[in-house]
Amino acid sequence: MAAAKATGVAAAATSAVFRSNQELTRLARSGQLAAARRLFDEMPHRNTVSYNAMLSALARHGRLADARRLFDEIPRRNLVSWNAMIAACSDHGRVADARELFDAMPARDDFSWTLMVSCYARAGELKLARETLDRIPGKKCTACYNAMISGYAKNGRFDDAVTLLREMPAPDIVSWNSVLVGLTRNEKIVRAAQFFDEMPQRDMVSWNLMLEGYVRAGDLNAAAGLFERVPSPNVVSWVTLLNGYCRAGRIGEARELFDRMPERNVVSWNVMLGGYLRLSHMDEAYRLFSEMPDKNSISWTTMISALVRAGKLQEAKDMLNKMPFDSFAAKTALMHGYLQSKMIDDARHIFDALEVRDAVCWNTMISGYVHCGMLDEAMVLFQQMPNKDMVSWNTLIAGYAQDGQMRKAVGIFRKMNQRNAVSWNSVISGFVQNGLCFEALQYFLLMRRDAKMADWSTYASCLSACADLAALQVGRQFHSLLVRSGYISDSFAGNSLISAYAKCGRILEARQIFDEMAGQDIVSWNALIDGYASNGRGTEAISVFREMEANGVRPDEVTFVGVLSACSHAGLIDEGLRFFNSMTKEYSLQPVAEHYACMVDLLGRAGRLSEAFKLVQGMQIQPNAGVWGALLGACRVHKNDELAQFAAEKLFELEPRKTSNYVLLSNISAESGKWDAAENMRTLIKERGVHKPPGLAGST
DNA sequence: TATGCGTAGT
Repeated sequence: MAAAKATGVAAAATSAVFRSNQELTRLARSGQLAAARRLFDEMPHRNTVSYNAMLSALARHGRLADARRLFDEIPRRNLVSWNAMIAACSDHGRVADARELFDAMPARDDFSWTLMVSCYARAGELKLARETLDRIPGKKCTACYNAMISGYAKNGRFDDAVTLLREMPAPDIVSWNSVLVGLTRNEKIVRAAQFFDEMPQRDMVSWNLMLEGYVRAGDLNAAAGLFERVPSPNVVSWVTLLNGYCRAGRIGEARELFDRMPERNVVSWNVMLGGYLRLSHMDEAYRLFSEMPDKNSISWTTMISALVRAGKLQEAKDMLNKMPFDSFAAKTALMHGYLQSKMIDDARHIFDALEVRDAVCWNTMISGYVHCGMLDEAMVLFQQMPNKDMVSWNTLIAGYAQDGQMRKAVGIFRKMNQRNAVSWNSVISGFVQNGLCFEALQYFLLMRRDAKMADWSTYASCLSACADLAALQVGRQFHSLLVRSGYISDSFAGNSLISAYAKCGRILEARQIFDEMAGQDIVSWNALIDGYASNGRGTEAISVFREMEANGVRPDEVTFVGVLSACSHAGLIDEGLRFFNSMTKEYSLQPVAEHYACMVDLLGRAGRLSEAFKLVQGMQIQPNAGVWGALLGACRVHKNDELAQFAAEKLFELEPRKTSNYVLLSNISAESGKWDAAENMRTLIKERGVHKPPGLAGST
């Protein structure tokens, strides 16, 4: 009697656990992690299945560390617990951790082997994946062959994939589809179509993959034709074609298809929404969003990201607050938006509230501080960051370098255990930008000794250093290094050579490089025009501009900086004014501060100071230091003390720490006999603690 | 009821 009662109680408890486990899985699968966790914590009895379900739920939501903690707490781990933990590591790209678990587990089944093969294959470690497959004792399951085939195919090794497909004992539809997906994702559409025709069996996945292949190849007609032949298209087939029309901007046809769909799910709605948002059809998007029968976190994120991109940060924030989900993507999108608008406090607010932060997130916030010139804050955050990656270090180095603090940049660089090309290039280009060209070249030599990782960017910086030093012979050496390294065929390299030769006064050699280039791009033309302009050959610069137009290359903003400065150097006032006007009228380019600086310089040289000043006052954008500097320079030549004083004040506001501005104004005062003013200026320099930027003496 | 290989949306 008592025994029967006890058995009954135990059975009731078991079925209660069973039911709770079902609910736990349901919550986890519908994305309700917090609710799942609450249920799990409140369960009076848990079995291994409960732990395994919770572990997978945590892993699926990016909480790898929590999943691992739970794994370590499981009282009676079974094979599924080990497999689930390996899957979690694999999904997060933690190959070494997966391998460690795999080696430590007490027994292995088909799942374990398939997971390990898949883990290596997804990490691109095809050799290790194959070794694992070959090590499987006894009969291998179909899934593990398929994992290997998928690995080969996704990495473009189609022959290996097909060979294994032929060798395996019992290929199934997944095996065939695994090859097909490799072909379609790698844009091998012709071979994919051929393979598709030869497949002994096809299911909906095969048809949908082929559809996707045509969409990716941009062949919407072929996709639509195939769609007509799909025996009974399912919602994925419809969505694939719909997405094709949306991505191609063919929104009318997309909407027609959407309206014709026999069944729509949240994905169909999201694709249609994305189509409108891609084209900035905000009204349509809002209408669709309000009509959606259900919205998931992707629907909200799509909408919020679009608002962020459109610069509507307040609307994006309001929407984020209304969102009933917790979406990392939506929050980080808004954070990005804030950082781009330099709203650093709002960005930091989101960052601090994030429950999970990945390296990208930390690096974004750090580079946000750098972007706002708040280097101390960037450094503090960098020091707090738990797992710094190369990007974190490089961001900080570039930040200090661009701020002129080369001593700090180098200090951080030297603390790095490992460096990549970006680390070296940040330091080298930092030296060049700060006028420390010898140091740049010195570091190039160190880089060659440490590792041969120089790329076109390295050479571009070094060539620029040579140009600034007018070190023609060293420049020629870089030219030959560039030839030997093979980067010469890169248009970036060719363009930096053009600039270097031009800056060394060798405009003919610059022209020769230009003529020998395989394909001149807009940057090449700009470099040549600027080269002629800075060599005082304004007329020739303008004729290169004409040549460029004749070649059908459309000038951009940079082109006009070169052209306007050419006019300025050559004293072609009316020509310059005409170009400045044609920029907006003919080419719909909005002038930026640099163009205004050129125009001020142009008018200033001709003594037309009041016109220059009027131009500055009429600017649609805030004049920068270059503009005021140009005006100040012109005032000096033409002895206009009053305007000089005004321009200088503006300049001091913008660049309070730049000595040369103070010196320039002091000289203007002195030249016009105002010795008191000159003396005052020198005192001001001392008072404001303005000093020359520190060099690197002693730190290398 | 929990873990593996192939298809759609940020």
